Amino acid sequence: MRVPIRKGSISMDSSGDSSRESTRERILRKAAELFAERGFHGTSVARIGEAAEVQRGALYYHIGSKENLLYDLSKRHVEEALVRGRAVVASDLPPVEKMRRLAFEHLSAVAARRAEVTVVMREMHALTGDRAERLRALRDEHQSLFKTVLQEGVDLGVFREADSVSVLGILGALNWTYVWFDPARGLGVEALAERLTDMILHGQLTAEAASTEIDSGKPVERVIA
Amino acid sequence: MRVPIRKGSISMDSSGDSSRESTRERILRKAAELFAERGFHGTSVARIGEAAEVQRGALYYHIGSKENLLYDLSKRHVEEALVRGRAVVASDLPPVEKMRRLAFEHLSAVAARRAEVTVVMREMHALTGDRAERLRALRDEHQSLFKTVLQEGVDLGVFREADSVSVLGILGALNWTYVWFDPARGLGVEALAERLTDMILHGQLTAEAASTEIDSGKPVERVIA
DNA sequence: ACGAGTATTGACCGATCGGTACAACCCCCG
DNA sequence: CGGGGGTTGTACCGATCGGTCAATACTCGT
Repeated sequence: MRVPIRKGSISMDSSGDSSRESTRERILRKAAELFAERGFHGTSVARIGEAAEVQRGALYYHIGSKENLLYDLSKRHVEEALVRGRAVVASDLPPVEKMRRLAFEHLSAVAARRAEVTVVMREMHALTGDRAERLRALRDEHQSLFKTVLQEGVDLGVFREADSVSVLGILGALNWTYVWFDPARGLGVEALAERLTDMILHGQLTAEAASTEIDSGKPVERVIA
Repeated sequence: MRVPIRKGSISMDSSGDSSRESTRERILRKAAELFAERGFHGTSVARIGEAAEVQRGALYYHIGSKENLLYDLSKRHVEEALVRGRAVVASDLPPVEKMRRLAFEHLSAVAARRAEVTVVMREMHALTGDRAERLRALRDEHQSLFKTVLQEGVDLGVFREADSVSVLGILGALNWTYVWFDPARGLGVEALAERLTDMILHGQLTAEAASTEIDSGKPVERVIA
């Protein structure tokens, strides 16, 4: 298979004077929208070309293959999230604040790049072989950031646990926002990040209910009801 | 379009002496597995027939159309979850306990019917028209159960909030388990339901950290670090 | 002006897609 | 025994699928 030279790389979309996005950029963007809307297998390359206003031949010149398009698309997005997340973890903020920032970054991505987020969450499993492995590795690395922050908190005595259940529970609450979060109505990115972080940190119990239950198994109900 | 008589309905899989599953049952089961594995659009009806050991003609006699197969499959699963959830909410248990049971039902479904859960979470958007609307309505009704329980807790002074952010945050943590929960290794259904409920109720902060932060904005870090 | 990449075109490929038509089957009730 | 409903196999349909190719246009620095 001949692979044409593609300039895939993260964060080089603004090369000085770029006022017009490149053809490749446009293809990635439109493909993300279509994949998010109709799924990877539910979207034909013909339709992608149509949306990006490129003929099929030219399309393949840029993307190599349909699966490669999905891969490039997803990889770029996850890598950016990873870079931003790493910066948060590397900062000298206290763990609680790091968690807040991680949530904020997450919500920002959902708000600004809804299509890409949806594709990564929902269509990643359509990748095969090396591409699937590589993307999974990136995702795992991103998830491990949460574990790191959690562990920092445990070491400082602020957080209760840093096992994978905690990590995945938190990630679930955050990831799921791609399904329902609408930044245009209801809470904005900052406010929602604040609320979700608050939920994650404090849980659902009121102060009184929590103080009666904490460190005592589970007799909450007996006290209240 | 002629619609053959299909006996779709919930919870009638054990009709007294049923030791062998019906052809339709087998098709639904195999289709769920394939849809979960390769996605709705990524699975051909030919392959479904192959897996269910039924030729295409016979297959279409039972399912009507491919999309209808996805619909029947999903509907049945969501309806069962709804019935079980309603029973929990209708019980006279206290809110905290209801929440625990809802989580347990959820995890049980993920453990016992992984394929169906995955399909509902990931492929529901492949439905169109009436079928999409009807399934969405069922799902919304199921989600509203959580809101009900949360509100009961707020009324009793046990829970802090019952808005949609709380509901969707909790649902996110629970729903996301379909991605990572493996009942065969690590925690079992009961233990995981316990842990997740605990997370949802208490959050991540330790008792000390929480008591210094609750009702005081967000100066936690200043106290600890 | 020219030649070397870079980018694009449109026709074409075999394979597979979801769906249909219909004859033949099986099996139970009369 | 016979017939009829529920069920199945086979052959077939037009449309679309992802992907390829050689020829052509564009756009530079020299």
